[in-house]
Amino acid sequence: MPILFYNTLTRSKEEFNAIKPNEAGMYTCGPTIYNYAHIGNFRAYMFEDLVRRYLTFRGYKVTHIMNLTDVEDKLIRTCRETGKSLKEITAHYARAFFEDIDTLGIWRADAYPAATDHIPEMVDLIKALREKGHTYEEKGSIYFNLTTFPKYGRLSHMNLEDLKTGASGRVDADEYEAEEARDFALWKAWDEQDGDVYWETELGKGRPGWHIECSAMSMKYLGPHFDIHCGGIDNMFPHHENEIAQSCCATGAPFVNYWLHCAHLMVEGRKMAKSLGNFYTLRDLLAKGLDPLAIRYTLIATHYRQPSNFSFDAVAAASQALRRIRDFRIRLEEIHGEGDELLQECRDCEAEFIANMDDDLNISGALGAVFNFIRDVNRKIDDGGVGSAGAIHVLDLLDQLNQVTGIFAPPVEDTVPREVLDRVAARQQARREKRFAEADAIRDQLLNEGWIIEDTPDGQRVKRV
RNA sequence: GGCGGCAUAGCCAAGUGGUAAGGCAGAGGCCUGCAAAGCCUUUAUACCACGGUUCGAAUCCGUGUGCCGCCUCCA
Repeated sequence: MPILFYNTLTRSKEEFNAIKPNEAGMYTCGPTIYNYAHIGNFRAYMFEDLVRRYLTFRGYKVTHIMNLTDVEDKLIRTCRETGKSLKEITAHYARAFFEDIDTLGIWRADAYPAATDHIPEMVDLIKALREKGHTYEEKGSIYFNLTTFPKYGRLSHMNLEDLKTGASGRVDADEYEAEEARDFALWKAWDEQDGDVYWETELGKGRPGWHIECSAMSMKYLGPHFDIHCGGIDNMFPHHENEIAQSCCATGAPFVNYWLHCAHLMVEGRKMAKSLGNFYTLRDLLAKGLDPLAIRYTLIATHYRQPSNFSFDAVAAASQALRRIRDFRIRLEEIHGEGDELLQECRDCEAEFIANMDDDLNISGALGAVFNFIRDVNRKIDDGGVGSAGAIHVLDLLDQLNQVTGIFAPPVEDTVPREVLDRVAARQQARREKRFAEADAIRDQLLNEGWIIEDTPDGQRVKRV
């Protein structure tokens, strides 16, 4: 069964065929490290991580490259406003970014090239474009001449005429030092506002435009032609369109086979905006006491091309769903003896999971399959038919699917303090002697302290709330 | 003004022509000394509205309404 991806280039689902068999090169637009990333950003990174994990699960050796934008207008403004150096600021937010993705269980990419470490590569690329006649210079800056690339606009379905007019009047050509308002900068000449953020290069004193870093770095780490490029839908135009123009014109080779874009995140039914008071960084949510795994669940559970509504109710529901999974695993781990091995059930569940995920990463359908499986296995356990081999098979399957989703192995509190166990034993003794009021008092007290006591035929189970 | 997306139960969310997955919450029940967990039953004559195509539409087409995105380096 082939994997289908919705390719923005063709606006249709296409079979994924890798350039090299069983290998996949993947480039994803990373953060501008001038601030803490917000949960909308993390939805995109989570989606990209899912693409990478799923391809890995399906046997591909994936090379995942994510850039860090560490020179750009907003960063320079921050430098000016704070008096700090570019490096000070970017080092701080890069560290925060890595902490955040670790917290969310997003796998680290194979490399995180930073723009400022690749100035020579960008200069070479711009030179190549200049030699081929795709650029022009104005006041020391170098621009890409879009008329030299007739295919421009194919990804976003924008046409040059519409862009030129800018009917709302928002595109004011006077503000551009370019022949056409729609042309974009490859190299920006230094001006006083830039302070000490500049490089002396063959192109003059200045800094790279934003788009060129992704062309230069994807090329360096994945070659001129690679499989997958992902990003948020807002990057489609102009950023990805510009990347295509730069890369194709510079190398003459095809650039990217599959463009995957993820939709935006809404918060409580509204767009996320500081003015609406629903703008959250991951740190904001953790400070409110939300469980990172529940945040992960919430962000991952909606199909990536669907606008997703992040709400506190949804996170609470996710916590409950995770508890269900955790309790299911605890139950399985306690099973001993002979019984059903559940081989067919495991095979069916895995097949259904894969069939859904193969269809453009239909995660909701895939999760539905697993929850149906959990219910069916629970029923069999209730009937007493499941043996330890069956339990192991189910746990193995969950572990495997956890490699894709990261939500099927919630942490279990396995060290219960001696003192708590003593009180559980005391309660059990009271129960045996039918002193139920006393037993219930102990249970209530432990519940207050965050421990749930459950009575099973085989004894007491102690769990974290 | 141009281009694009979305609208499914209280909440989250699959399903893109054949009669509404799943999770959370709610109700009733089984189990339990009582609970918890689990299981069973139940919760959308129905998928924003109105037209149309079709034997048949949440699914296709049209119009409208609402929300969201891009068109200035915001995922």
